[in-house]
Amino acid sequence: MGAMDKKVNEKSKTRPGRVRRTSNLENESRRKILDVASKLFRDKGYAATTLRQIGDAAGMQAGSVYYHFDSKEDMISEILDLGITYVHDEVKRRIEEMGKDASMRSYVETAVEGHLYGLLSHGDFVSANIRNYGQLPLELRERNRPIRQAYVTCWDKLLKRAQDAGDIRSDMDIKVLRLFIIGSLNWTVEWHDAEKGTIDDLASQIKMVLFEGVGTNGKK
Amino acid sequence: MGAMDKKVNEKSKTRPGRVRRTSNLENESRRKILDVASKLFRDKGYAATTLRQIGDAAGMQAGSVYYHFDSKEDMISEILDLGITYVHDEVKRRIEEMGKDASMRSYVETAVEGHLYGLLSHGDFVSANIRNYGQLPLELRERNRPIRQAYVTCWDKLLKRAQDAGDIRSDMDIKVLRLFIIGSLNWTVEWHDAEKGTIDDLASQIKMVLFEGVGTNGKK
DNA sequence: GTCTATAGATAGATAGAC
DNA sequence: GTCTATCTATCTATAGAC
Repeated sequence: MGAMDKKVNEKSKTRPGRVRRTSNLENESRRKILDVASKLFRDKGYAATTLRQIGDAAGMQAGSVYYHFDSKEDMISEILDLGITYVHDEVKRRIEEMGKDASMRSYVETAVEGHLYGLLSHGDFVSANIRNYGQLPLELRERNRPIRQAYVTCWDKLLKRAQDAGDIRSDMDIKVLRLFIIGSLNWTVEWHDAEKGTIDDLASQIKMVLFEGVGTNGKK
Repeated sequence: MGAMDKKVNEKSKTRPGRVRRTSNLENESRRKILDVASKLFRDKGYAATTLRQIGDAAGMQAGSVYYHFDSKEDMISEILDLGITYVHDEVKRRIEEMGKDASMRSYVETAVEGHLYGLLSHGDFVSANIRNYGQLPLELRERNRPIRQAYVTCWDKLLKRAQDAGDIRSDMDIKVLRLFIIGSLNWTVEWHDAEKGTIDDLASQIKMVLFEGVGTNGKK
């Protein structure tokens, strides 16, 4: 094949013992391939990563990878989906654990923590998504879109409720705010160094800037 | 060649009428190539963009591009440098125009405006840099590093002075703040739609969030 | 389930005509 | 300064042995 803007692989082979389009995370080799591929996609990009490199890193030959995946496109597609799912699940779980009577502001703060935690500690699935999504062919972006959209909607609902409750200033456009928050959190994958600071420290600095701003207004 | 992590092109041909490693922006074809290539690199990524696509978009054959550039790597290298230079110049120019007696906060605000303006209206050089830099081979990142570093230093100096002057809260780490600001500004290339809002509007919303925060503290 | 071997397509780059 | 033609390397993917 070669160039990635050519028409997409149409075939849909059925191989023994495989379930298609379901992430058999129990399968060890398959999981290993996803792990090393997401790291390579994150570090070098989808197009620059070869199946030989993926095979090498997974401890097998390039051809063997095709026992587990029908195509390179199917691999990135699954990685894109897993990335968003990790973050979304992390955010949902943390918010549900808070119960019903927390303040809207604290829900938003928890969502920030959850996003950051999912992003920076759940392997390379999330960052592979962030770094590659915008440059992938339309067909691949569209496959990932429903899962992305669900996550975006989760944030928009949360921010809207916080604004209605008076915890977010009313002259702020929610869509711009959501893009701003997720954007500034996502950018941390470009520079956060786990050796130099914990995720919790980073989260509290970002929450502070987000709600209080960096200005002093003559106070300090 | 093919894979981009192979060793870098060593040759240094000299062709008539060419100045090497200097951006002859007067040269029309050369400029056209840089324009279309930066757009392709931005949209599809460096590795996924072929010289045939660049040639097509520039109205010439792939082979002809090599009259103007020695390699694909030299092209992206020049584009990376031009991208940072655009933004840095825009920021410097705006700050210099303000004169000496403005407040430190207003200098920072002007820097935000300049960065955003350079980013969103100066062609695709800046966004090609933002989207590709982190995934390029080390050798290419190192070539671009001095120019990046100069820009980063410019921000760090500015933020430090603003903090010393009492315009930025003292418990804020300047390096984290700089990464946060540039990160959230850079992320706008992923979503800002010039049709739906002016850069000035976007800049004022971001300045507001940055200095005042989105919280209400019971006020509104 | 992984291997070897290879098919077929396409990449970056070069040579020489014009 | 651009074209055509082409070299060589490498890519994704497949086939069949084990």
